[in-house]
Amino acid sequence: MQDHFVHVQCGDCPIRHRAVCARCETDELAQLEQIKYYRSFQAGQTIIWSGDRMEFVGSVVSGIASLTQTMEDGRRQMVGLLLPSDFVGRPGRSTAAFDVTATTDVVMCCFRKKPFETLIAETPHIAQRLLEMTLDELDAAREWMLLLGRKTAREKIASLISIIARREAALNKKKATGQLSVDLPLTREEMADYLGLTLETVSRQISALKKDGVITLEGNRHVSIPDLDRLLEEAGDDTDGGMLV
Amino acid sequence: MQDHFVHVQCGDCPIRHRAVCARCETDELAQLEQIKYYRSFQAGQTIIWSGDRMEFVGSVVSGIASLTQTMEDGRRQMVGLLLPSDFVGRPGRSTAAFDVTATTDVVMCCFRKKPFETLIAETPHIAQRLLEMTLDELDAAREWMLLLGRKTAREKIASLISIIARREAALNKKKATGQLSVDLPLTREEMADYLGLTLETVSRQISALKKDGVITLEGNRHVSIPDLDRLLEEAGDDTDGGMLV
DNA sequence: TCCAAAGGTTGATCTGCGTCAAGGTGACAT
DNA sequence: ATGTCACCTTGACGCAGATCAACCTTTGGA
Repeated sequence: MQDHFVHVQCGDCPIRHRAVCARCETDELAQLEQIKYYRSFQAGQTIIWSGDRMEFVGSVVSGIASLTQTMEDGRRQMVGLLLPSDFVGRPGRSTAAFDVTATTDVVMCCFRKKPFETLIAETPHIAQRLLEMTLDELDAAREWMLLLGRKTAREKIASLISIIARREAALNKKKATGQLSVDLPLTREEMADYLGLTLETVSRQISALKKDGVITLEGNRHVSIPDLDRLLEEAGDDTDGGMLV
Repeated sequence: MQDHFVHVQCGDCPIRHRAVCARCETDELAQLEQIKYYRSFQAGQTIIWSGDRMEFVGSVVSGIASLTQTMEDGRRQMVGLLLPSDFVGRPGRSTAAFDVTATTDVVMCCFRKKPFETLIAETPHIAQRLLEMTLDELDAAREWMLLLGRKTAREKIASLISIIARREAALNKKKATGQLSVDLPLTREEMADYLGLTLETVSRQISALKKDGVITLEGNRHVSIPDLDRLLEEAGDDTDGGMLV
């Protein structure tokens, strides 16, 4: 039953959307095509402000966006990291609950909300697929809560690197090609917002992991991982499978 | 469209399940009735272990259960608090990702997983309703992440009290009956696990809020709130609406 | 009636991370 | 070449909350 819902190519999108059903592909795709459009955002640009009216839902085609919350005094916490193929927005709610910001240049494939809602009401498979994706995100959020509530700064950094490595591997379908390495798509400050730390602590802990031979750095952003097991041990992860979003 | 999905009474359950559709009530309810059964758990008993095979999904009828994660060295983080009418389990996954524990005595109304999955595949409204509930939970998890990552101990305690007050109010449909008061359904240690603190810090901060007149205590567990706005200010909440789960 | 266990409070001390501050590096425009 | 800006690193210091420890209260069982 689950295999029924697979990724399908959406017209001229460079990616495969995840919310459509393979069997019913032609019909649904035709309808999706009619209501979709593209929007581009520059790095740093805000895609949606918390509290704003959301007139669309959509998925990230390229680039990286982040969901953040900010308190009045300026304290910020990232609560979601959106990579290509991730879905944004929620059917059945008219205003956004969080800020969505383009971390790098971003292209999104959008669907106007009304027609999309009609579509999911008429096409049960899409609702089911969305449910599945949302449950995955919820699990990831809960792993993240363990990280925020109980892990040390060093463990947080090691976790972040292994999360990004895992997601990148999943996206590129690479099998361990000898030396494992990752490009961090975030500034130190953004990592700090992700991890509930300050940017100084992030910088210090990355230096410490480097000094201890857990990682090596080329430039500020490119990380090589000589021993993945060692990194996972530093991350304090037992549940190896989680944290996919 | 949304109003279409309302709570309906499920046979002899004392509560209204939230995952069924009013219009189609008779059909779907008949099917739900056929596959449901009840289970009781004592306070402290584990309902499901993380990694275990889950043979059912269901909702809490009475009592309080919690979702927790534990690291090998014993550090624990609560990642979900299940009050009556909350849903447990996920269609499309065979093993549990987190420990589910009965915090008080708990009665659950369960559905065997296979028939339930068949049911949601055939009854689109249930999938849509589950999607809506899951999105609410995701929003709540993200509010919780802000709490864990950026709030001070004092703000965390104030937030917890206001969250419980709000949920209790929502459940009982009470309008501000003069003096607002709440029973904390958790021990100090459980609150600590919820908030990413130690039980000593929880105890100290509750004492501090009491000393400063933000709350008053009767016994260890019963809290009165003389001024809700004051409490919300202490909690650092701007987004007054969130944190419903 | 007394004991034990669970839950809670409070004090003293320690420490990981935040805060403040100074300086380094590379990209880019003028 | 030089200034500027964004980003990063490192050091010194302080503090919020963890840790360790003592003691209180309530409950229930022998």
